[in-house]
Amino acid sequence: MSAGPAATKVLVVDDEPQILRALRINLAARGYHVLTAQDGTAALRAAVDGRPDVVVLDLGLPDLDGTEVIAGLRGWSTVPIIVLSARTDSVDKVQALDAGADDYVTKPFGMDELLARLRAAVRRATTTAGDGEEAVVETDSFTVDLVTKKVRKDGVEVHLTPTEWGVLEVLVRNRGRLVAQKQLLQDVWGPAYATESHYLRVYLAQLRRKLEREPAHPKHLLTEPGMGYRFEA
Amino acid sequence: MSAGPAATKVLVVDDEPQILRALRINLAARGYHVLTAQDGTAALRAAVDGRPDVVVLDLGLPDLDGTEVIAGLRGWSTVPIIVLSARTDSVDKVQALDAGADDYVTKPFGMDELLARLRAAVRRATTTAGDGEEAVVETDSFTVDLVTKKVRKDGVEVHLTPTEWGVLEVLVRNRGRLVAQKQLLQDVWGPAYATESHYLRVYLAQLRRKLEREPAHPKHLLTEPGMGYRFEA
DNA sequence: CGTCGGCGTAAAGACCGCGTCAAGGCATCA
DNA sequence: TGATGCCTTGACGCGGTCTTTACGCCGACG
Repeated sequence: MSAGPAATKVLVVDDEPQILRALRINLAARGYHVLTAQDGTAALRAAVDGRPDVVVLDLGLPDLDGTEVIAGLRGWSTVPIIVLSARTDSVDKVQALDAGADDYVTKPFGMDELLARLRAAVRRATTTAGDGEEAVVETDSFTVDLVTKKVRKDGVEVHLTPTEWGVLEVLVRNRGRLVAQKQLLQDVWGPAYATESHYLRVYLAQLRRKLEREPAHPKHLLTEPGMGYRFEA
Repeated sequence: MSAGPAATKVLVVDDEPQILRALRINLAARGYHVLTAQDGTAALRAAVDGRPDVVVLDLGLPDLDGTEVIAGLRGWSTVPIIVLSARTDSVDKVQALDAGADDYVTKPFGMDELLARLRAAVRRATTTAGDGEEAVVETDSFTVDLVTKKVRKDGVEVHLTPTEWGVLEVLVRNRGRLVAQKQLLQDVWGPAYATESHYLRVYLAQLRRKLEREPAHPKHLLTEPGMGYRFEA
């Protein structure tokens, strides 16, 4: 930002104290600023409060499932997530990666390898930066809060169904950009629905009816015929 | 119009034919568009020509060292690179990752794990796409934004149909270079339309009418008679 | 000088995609 | 069991887009 290069902030989540300790020492010795958490809820809280640049997440936490933690983070953040796990089963890896993790390292792991993967993740995140990420997006007729998943129109809260929210969220996360129908369908309904473009017509109509001032002449939820949809603030 | 150009392009680099074949079959079966190369120099050339969305790179190529290939790519591209290697030594992993690779998978690997890591890499690249400035191409009369898919002429937005945009996008991505009619037709309409060169005349005329100052004397969307078309900034 | 192939322009009809309304399943919950 | 909310599916009109045809122009070539 402005005042000089701050240290990279790493959030380490693990329920085993000795691993937590080993990671903290190693990371601190290399100049990282280290946050720690011992369970999933604490991890999510620490992520909100501390805004880490990268998360090292052990699976098998006592309170939450690993994919839940990933989903909780991905709901509002694109911070790189490196998963640690003792489980070598490829099913676990696929689940974690598809839930939104960036990398998956199996225990026992070499510290230098983890550090290299961490450097790679941070490098990627900063070089591709452009993080115009704001958690709450406003237009002249409604506002969308990506963290609390709430939508207000003229100040009063509007209830959206899960699918309506899913569509809106993808569009708002890509604000300004054209989102292809296929991508929208795959992100909201899953890979098998890539051609069900009729769903989009129905749900875009509903969203416009709930959010736009003139649903027949939308100013924010725009159609690009034959290509996809676009959200404009 | 056929299904063609929306698929993710993967460049697979490996000197072992059977691995190359296995990857190509698996990736193609999942809808990826696959390019292949068997050595480092071919890989770099293929990356320039084909503009893949992700690269799967085997180390231990006959001609170039793995890190050289990575460096050759990183010199001009931020495309995600997933390294394959038979070597489990952590020193190799650290070298490759620090050279600019995004992920490192040791052989033998599970195909579903590789595919998951590939999905993760592509997802990251598309969601964090902060290339912003680089993706805007300007001329003295109009600008093309390849990320948001918007075109402006003298500041005001111009609406393009999907086919118009398809043609323009191919030309702009190959700016300065001659694009053969056949290539243009195949990229936009699909392989079956390679000889329908009349379409190009119609759509180039429309694009010029929408974008050029003097559509009869184009300065940016140029015809190379008998060969193809070229976009010049 | 005439012909021919490639290119640019214009226009018209067929076709497809979009928006809209509404009805039918299918869960959940009282 | 009935009520409610949500997702899915169908039908239909309309407007925009693609395709196709027709024609004039120009340079190459015989």
